[in-house]
Parts: sequence; C-alpha cells; structure tokens
Amino acid sequence: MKVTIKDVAERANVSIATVSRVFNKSGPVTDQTRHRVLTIARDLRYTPNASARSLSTSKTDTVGLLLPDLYGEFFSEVIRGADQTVQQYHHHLLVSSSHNNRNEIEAALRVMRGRVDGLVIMSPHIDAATLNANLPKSLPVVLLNCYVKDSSFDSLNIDNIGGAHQMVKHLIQHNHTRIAIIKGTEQNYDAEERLSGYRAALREANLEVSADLEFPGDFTEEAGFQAAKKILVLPHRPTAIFASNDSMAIGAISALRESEVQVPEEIAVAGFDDIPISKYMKPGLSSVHVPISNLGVLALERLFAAVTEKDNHIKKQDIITTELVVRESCGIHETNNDD
Amino acid sequence: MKVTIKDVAERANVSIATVSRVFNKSGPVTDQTRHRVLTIARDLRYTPNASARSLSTSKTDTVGLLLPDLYGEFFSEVIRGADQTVQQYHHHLLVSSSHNNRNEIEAALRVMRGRVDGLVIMSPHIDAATLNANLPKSLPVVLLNCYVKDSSFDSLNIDNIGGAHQMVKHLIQHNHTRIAIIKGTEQNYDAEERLSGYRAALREANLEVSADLEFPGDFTEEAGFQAAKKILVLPHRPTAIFASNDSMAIGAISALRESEVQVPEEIAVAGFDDIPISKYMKPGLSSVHVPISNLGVLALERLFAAVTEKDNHIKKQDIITTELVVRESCGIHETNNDD
DNA sequence: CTGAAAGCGCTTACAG
DNA sequence: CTGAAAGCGCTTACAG
Repeated sequence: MKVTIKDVAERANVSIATVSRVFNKSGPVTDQTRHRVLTIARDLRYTPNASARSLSTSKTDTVGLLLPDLYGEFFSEVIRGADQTVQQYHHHLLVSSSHNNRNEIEAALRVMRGRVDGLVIMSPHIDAATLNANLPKSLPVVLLNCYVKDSSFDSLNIDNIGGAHQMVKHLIQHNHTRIAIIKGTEQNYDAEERLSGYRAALREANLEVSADLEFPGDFTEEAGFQAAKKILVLPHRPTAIFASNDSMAIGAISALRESEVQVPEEIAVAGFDDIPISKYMKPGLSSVHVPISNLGVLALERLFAAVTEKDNHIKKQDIITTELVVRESCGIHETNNDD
Repeated sequence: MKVTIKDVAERANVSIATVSRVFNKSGPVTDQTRHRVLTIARDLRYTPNASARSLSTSKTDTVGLLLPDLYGEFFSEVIRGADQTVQQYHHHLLVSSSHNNRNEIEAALRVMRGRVDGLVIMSPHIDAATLNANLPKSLPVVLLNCYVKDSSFDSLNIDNIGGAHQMVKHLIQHNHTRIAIIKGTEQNYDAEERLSGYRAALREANLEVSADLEFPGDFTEEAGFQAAKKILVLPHRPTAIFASNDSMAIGAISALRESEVQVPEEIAVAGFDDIPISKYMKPGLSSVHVPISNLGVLALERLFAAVTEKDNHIKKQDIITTELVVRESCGIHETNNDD
C-alpha cells in the first residue's frame, strides 16, 4: 500500500541513495536520473516518510507552541503570526494549549520534547526550574510573556507595567482621581504587571491606592460585566474604570449601559490589548495597543535564529513596547496620543 | 548528550526489549524490573524518541488541523475545542492555517501526509478531487464546513442555509420588507449558503430578491463598516440588515452609530455565529448561534472514531443545527425564540 | 518473565 | 556521478 524510497529506487533502476539525493537536493546527480526519479516518484505518489527522516537526521522540522487557555481574538492573532512565520521557514507547528497548572505544563513539556526542534512557551505558570527539569538543555526555547526573568532564556515580554502606567496617567491628567481597576486572572503575569502599572501611576500622582478600587477578574467579558456591576453600587462611585484587558472592558461597558450609566460621560472606561474589535465598539474603546500577531512573528523568528545559530546564539530578553490608543470610551477626544 | 533506550537498558542490566515493554505497558515484566527501569529512566531523564517509535509502529500520535485564514474569536474557539479533544485522546495537534488558494492547500496536504494519523480539514476551497489526489486513501479525514458533498468523506457542516433562513424569516414576520444582506467572502462556502438562506426566506414571503440589497463583505468588521456606509446612502433605505457574520454586524452597527442612525429603531441589525462577544454589545446583537467550540470537539471525535475503527468505520455527513438568538439589535424583544 | 534480532524508511560518509 | 552498507532509536514476533 504505502510507497517507500525503495519502490521508487527499484522502478528507476537506481539505488535508494540516489533517490534520497534527488529529494534532498544534496550531492551530485545527473539531470537525466534526477528527472527519471522525480517522474517515477510523482507517478507513485511518493512522499518521504517524515519519521524515518527525523530519525536519521535528528531534526523534526517542527516547532512547538505552548499556550494557556485560548480565549477571544487574542490567541487567534498570536497563532496566525506564529503559523505564518513557521511556514515561511518551512517548518510545522505543533500547538498545545490550556495548561493551567504546573502538572499539566510539565506533561506538555515532556510530550513536546523529542517532537520539536524548538519551543515557544506562553504560559503564566512557568518557572525556570520547571523548564530546566523537563527540557533538554539543548532545546531552543523562547518565552513569550512569561514570568521568568532569567538571562538563560530568550524572552519576549509585553511592557505591561509601562502600558498600564501610561493609560492610568492619561486618565489622571484629565482630572480623574477615583479610578477603579478590573484585575486579570489571579497569579497571571500580565494581570499582576498591569496592576503594578496602575498602582504606580496612582502613587506618582499622590492618589490613594486602595483595595476598595481593585476588583477581581479573569480576562473574560463576563468578569468585566460582573465587576462593573459591583463598581456601580459603590458608595463613592469612581469616575473611571481601567480594565486589565479589552474583553473585560467590553463586558464592563455592557453592564454600565444596562444600568443606564453613560460611558464616558458618567464613567470613563479603558482597556488593554487593543484587540481588532475594540475600534468598532460604540463608544470606541480606549486601550493600550499590543502588537498581537507580531508577537507570534517575533517569537518564532527568535526561535529560528536560536535553532540555526546553535551554540553561537546569544540570548536576549526583549520588552515589546505598547502604545496608548485614545478613543471615545475614556471621554478624552484628542488627535494626538501624547501622555 | 541525548539518552536512548540503550542507555537505560545498560544501566538497568536488562535488554532494550524489556525497557520498551515497561514504557509501553505491554507484555509481562516483574514489578521489580519495572520499578528499576522506571527509576533509572527518570534519573537519566529518558524520553522515548518519537520518530523512532513512529517509524516502527507507523503511527504518529498526531492529528492535523487545516484551517483557512484565522480571524476573530471564531478560530480560537474551534482550536480550543479541537485541542481539548486531542489531549483527551493523548494525541498531538499539528495546526496549519492561512491556505487561501488551491496550490497552498495542496502543499499543506502533502506536508501533513506522513506526519499525522488523521486530518481535520476546514477549508472553503477544497474539492474531492484535490483531496483524493494529494492524500493516501488510507488516511482518515474529516471535513469541517467544507463545500464537498461526497459520501466518501466524513463531514460536519453548519446549517448555514437553515440558520440564515430562520433569521430572515424572523425579521420578515416582524414587518421588515426591505432587508439588506452583507455577504461573506466571495466563493466561500458559508458565505454562499447564508446568502441562499436569505434569498429563500425572501422568496418564500414573496419579497423581491434584488442585487441592490446584496452588499459584498469578507467577514471582517471593516467590511461590515464599509457595507453599512453604502447602505446608508441608498435612496430607498432598508429597515433591516442581515450580516453574514457577527464581526461584520458589529462593524455595521459601528458605522450606523457614527452616522447617528439608531439601532434597532431606524435600522435593525442581525448577525451569524453568535460569537461570545455579541452578547456584550450594546445593543445586544441578535444572531444565529453556532456551537463553535463544539465544532472542534465533534470533528476530532469523529476523526478518532475513524482512526480507531479503521475499515469498519462508516462515514457520515452531519449537519450541525443552529439556533436563533434574539437580542436587542433586531428590535424585537421576545422571551421565546420561536420563529 | 526476558533477550536476540529483524525491521521500520530514511541519510550519509565511504568507496569506486 | 552512483551504490553498498551502517546507523538513527524504537517495537515486536519468536525463542527460551
């Protein structure tokens, strides 16, 4: 049933070595034999067996992408960017998601090991020790928005603190003094950093940092909706809400409108991520722009650099800068986005 | 550097056959040797080489997922459902996306061939001939929302016609007689079927089917935005817009509000897909609910059935039913969703 | 219960 | 330019 290199070789009256050379464009082969082999291979519908090839070359032509829970537009964008780059480098993409505790991540790491030439990890729960314990030293790894700050790994991190700080500062500059935050998932890296940025901006302006203004969330619309409901019943109502991502901001706006509270007139709302849809909200959602699909591209390019350069590869820890995007939801209509 | 089955065998004073048996839980091994092997394997951080294993078993424990362009929330949901099921069956997921013409798809098919035990294909551009030409007869395939209606393939298709028909009928029953449609991507399967459903409902009600009411789109918010702008300048303005998906409906609503046209009072708007965010729009977006993440689950479950049952597997062509979800954007507030 | 050995389908020095 | 052969790291009948 299945056709192998041997079948092609026999029919073409050459050795399997020659067929191999033709398919790998390696070594010298006459045009004539090359052509004959290629024709017969096509007739027979021969494709080299990937496992056999991997076994002898110890390369898999595959890279892994480890993701947390997939939600919303964000991960579509990341995967799009990643896949695009992987295809460009003629590799394949093994995706594994929804690892939300240490055991699941360790299992995922072990499973990837031996199946991929390199690994991009986007996981809020990972630490350097776990990585070292479960991955061979030789496997190239790029950490995308992980907690790990360790110069022994390549990493790309969104400037969460800076972005949140900028947005909150912007609100303060426009006379908001009581600003609530809807936090991201507990223990999540982005969540904690965005919270830090928020607090830092308040402190800088000598505004009170109070737990009464910090509401739990988990990055979903529903969480934003619930948090806003709680904010609405506060005795001394905030004039602005900073949601730790756009999905929650959208949920929050929905809750406010349901209660007939005007955005931005009565309460200003701002988000984070600048997912594509935010622009089409009414009012348009002010947000902190993250180059999402570019994240996937950058991570994979770094990974391929590591794979190619081997021991000569120099690891870097990069911060991806964000950008303030002011739309209507925060009530401040400006043409230029200065802070 | 890398540790193989041989290293484990030597250190444990057993043959590689025994180590293999321990790792595959096959054949009889004394508890004592099993334990010894396992301990040593852990110390050595041994993981079986996936390629070697695949080569001798001719199984890859990997399934492929072929997707079109990734956009919005839709594909995050599909991938989430797929990955979840794949993990449950202890397999891995090879994802390949953004194949938008025949050549790219053929290349992707060939590349998958030999790397996966089965394949889920979600591609509007595929046809039976291309599949047969590029895939071995023996490879299990499940078509997810593809054009191909061929009993030689397992397939799952969204009831696009029925869903669109139901939504438009609903609008008609509430006295809309001039209903515009924003179409999906040219030549796209979903796009064409939703258009058919729209037309069928109009005809059934003896309403005119006119090209003047059919506007091009490509499933993005931007396309919905642009289409709505065109609709607004129509001499005889429609009272309702049926967008072929939610993203376009959201874009359209954005355009209408920008022009200070009230939704639903002046123009009703409805979408298709019922992506999670639609519920949080203001006004809440009326839509046709598609069980999106379930799509991924169902497709993969069918695939694993095919993989396991081999020649005994009976192919089926299933239609996934949709459900009308009436919210505020279409202006008809009802508790029950009867049509 | 355990081992020796063939075989999976390739690649790649090494000869010629 | 081409071929014979070793080797990649496993699994799996077949013996014992």
